[in-house]
Amino acid sequence: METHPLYGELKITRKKSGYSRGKNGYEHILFATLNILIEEGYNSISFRNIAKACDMNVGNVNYYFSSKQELIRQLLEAIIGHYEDEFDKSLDQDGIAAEDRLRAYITIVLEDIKTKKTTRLFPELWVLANQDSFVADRVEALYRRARTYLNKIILDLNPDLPAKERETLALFLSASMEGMTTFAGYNKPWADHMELIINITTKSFLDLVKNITVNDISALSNSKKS
Amino acid sequence: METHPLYGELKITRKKSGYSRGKNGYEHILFATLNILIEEGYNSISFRNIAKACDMNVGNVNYYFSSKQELIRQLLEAIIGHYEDEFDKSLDQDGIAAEDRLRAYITIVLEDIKTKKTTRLFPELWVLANQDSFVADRVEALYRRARTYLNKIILDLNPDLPAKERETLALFLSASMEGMTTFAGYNKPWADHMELIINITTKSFLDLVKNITVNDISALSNSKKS
DNA sequence: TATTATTTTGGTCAATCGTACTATTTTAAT
DNA sequence: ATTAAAATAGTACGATTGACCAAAATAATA
Repeated sequence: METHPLYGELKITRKKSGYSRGKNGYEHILFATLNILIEEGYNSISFRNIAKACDMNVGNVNYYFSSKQELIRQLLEAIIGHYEDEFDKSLDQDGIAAEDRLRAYITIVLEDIKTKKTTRLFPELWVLANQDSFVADRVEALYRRARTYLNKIILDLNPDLPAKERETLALFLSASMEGMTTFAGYNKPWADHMELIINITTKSFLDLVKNITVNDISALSNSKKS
Repeated sequence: METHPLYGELKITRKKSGYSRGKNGYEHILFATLNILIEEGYNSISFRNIAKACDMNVGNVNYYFSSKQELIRQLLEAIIGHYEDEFDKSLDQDGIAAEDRLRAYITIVLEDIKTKKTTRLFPELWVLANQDSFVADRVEALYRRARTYLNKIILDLNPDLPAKERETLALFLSASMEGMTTFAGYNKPWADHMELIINITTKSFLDLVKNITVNDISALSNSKKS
């Protein structure tokens, strides 16, 4: 299973123990399903498709996952869990200046968006979240964790900003970067301009976070301009 | 057909003429399909689903649209065409200061993102674009048109910014707003904070567009900070 | 009214789907 | 070597899908 092209891209937490052969089969199915999801989209996922990709029988796939919903949920858990782990691993840099942490954050997220996996996967997650509250909750938890880092950075760079405004600003920064996915992601029209986009994002976010005040954005200020 | 809940949300350009009855059937199918797409997602679209929603026979749906691909493409054309028309209608304000045009642009886009239609539709479009180049091209054309307005505004507010940087900045602004869809769209966790998000966006974009220079973001400046 | 074009119906078809079930083979422990 | 558990293969069922087709119903026209 270490030979699978997508090996290392899932956080697999198998509950029941079994033979090593079974462990391989279980993981092989998850990797194959992930691959189909990336290459052909959610609609193309079927037990028979998966079985063919695993050189396995349909009944065997059903032996590991008693229902399609079960398979999809375990796959999404493995996908999102891996993103969370990678995120924590990339961003636990203590003792680094807040400004540099923000620079690193931007680069890590936007470089990741350029990968085929992230470009293809996240729009699928957004669609699934619109129809399945289980997915919606899990995706929301992922983004909430991602924002905790932004909130700390903003707190360091702009201590006077109240909590509500800080958290909404973190949401704005995170959502803003996510928006690049469909424009500058893998094989997208602006993929070649990602370096410039990263520079614009960095310049924009640094100025914004450091200088923004409550008066700039509070609800009262919807009539006057600075 | 004027009684359909989604009446006015599609730009329908029927090619063949026929009896008025046929025109109604044709449009009814498109509106019903749009409704299914919004409420249940692309996966739930089927000839039989549509027929039931139209109180029509399955074969009749197939009579109007000889294939599902044909139906989907005409629907997407009607959807995107309508967005383009609405966009042009909302933003042809001549004689208004560039800064106010940017404010209006932000408000219009982000308020539209709050609607159920846009919140549900665009993630579906992004996914479809990943698998169907016809959809990818059509969606890209829509966004390209949207950026023409941003490019004019940037040109007014920051005449010294070269074309490449200006166009990439327009892309950044547009993508940034699109990113709010899955966070602050209809029924999303941050929907109630959209007013604050609009204020943050306005503050951020105005400062950025007015003050950014080539030196801030050009490829050379990846080692030094201001 | 008779004729023609258009719309609608109802049914059929092969393909695919998720799932359940049994039988067989493989594996690990005794 | 025996045995029980685990894994695999194979098959079959009911449901749904896109699509096709002939007949019937409707509308416009001469």
